[in-house]
Amino acid sequence: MEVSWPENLSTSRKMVIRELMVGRELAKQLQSVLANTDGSGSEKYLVMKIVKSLSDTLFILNVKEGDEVSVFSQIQAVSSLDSSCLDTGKSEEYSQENCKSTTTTTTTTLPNKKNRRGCYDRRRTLQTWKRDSPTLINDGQAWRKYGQKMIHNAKYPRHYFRCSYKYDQGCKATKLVQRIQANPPLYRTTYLGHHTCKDLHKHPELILDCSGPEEDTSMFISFDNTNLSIKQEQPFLSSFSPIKHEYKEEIITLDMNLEQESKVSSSSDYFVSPDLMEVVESPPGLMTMLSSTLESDHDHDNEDEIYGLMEFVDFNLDDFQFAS
DNA sequence: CGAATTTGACCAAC
DNA sequence: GTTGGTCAAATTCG
Repeated sequence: MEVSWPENLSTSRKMVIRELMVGRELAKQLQSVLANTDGSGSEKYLVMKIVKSLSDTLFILNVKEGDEVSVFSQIQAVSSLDSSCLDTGKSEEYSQENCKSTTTTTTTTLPNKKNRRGCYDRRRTLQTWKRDSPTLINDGQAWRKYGQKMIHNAKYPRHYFRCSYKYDQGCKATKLVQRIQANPPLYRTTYLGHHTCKDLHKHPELILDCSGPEEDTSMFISFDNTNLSIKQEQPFLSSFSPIKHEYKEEIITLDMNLEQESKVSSSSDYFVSPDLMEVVESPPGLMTMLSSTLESDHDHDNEDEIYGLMEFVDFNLDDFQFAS
């Protein structure tokens, strides 16, 4: 898949994207500062809008493979999950051209199919996006594993999760988690659909309508707070009670499976990798990481790692911001 | 004992 | 015929 940008345009495009990202990260830092103040909501709202605007702009630019600054893995309306993408990392980005409209209507909940085991539409019209991370990341949502499968040409099995409130609240969010690299460990999480559930166990302020796609890029996470908790003995697990439990389960079970998948790494590696600590230990490191990523002269074979870091930055942890 | 996970079967898409 | 996503019975866990 070649990017057909003219070279000069591509260069300027990269610069634009870079500036947008810097601006967004600065806005996020400002948001972080404001989050710890008692000020009226208006400035917080404005900063949130700024972040959202920048995120949306970056999303519109939808950086594709071949672009060194490719950082966003928000993919819209992907028609299918190409396993080769997950397995080889060759086609990292689900591009818009993959978003062929299908005559298929959405999928697993069609009434006439409801009672038919295994019935679903492989081609999805749900919005999907993916995140790579050196660790198993907590997105703060309650997930329940419902399947695991070895994927053709993949070293590691794919784990299937659905929202715990699928039946309670009809939430259709699902995600797939697959290890894509052993050393350093790298996991790809592919989210399908948005949570329509409201997790009543969350802090009341946490009850956000996450049904729209924009929240995923715009909701803010205070990394300062997150850092504090991640530095604890049980990273990611220190702040949410019910969710914590469920995600803990997920991490442990997935971790055990992954341990079987590769005996190279110890299980603790999955919880706190050096990569992650490097990221989380230095809040200003956000920018460090950003610039180092942008300036990276890695070729595209390492795009997965670049993804992971950048996606960590962009991670939608609207739940984490109340972690402290 | 209820809830969560595992795992083989099912089946539409390819 | 193969593949991948989902289901649900069996199993495990707390």
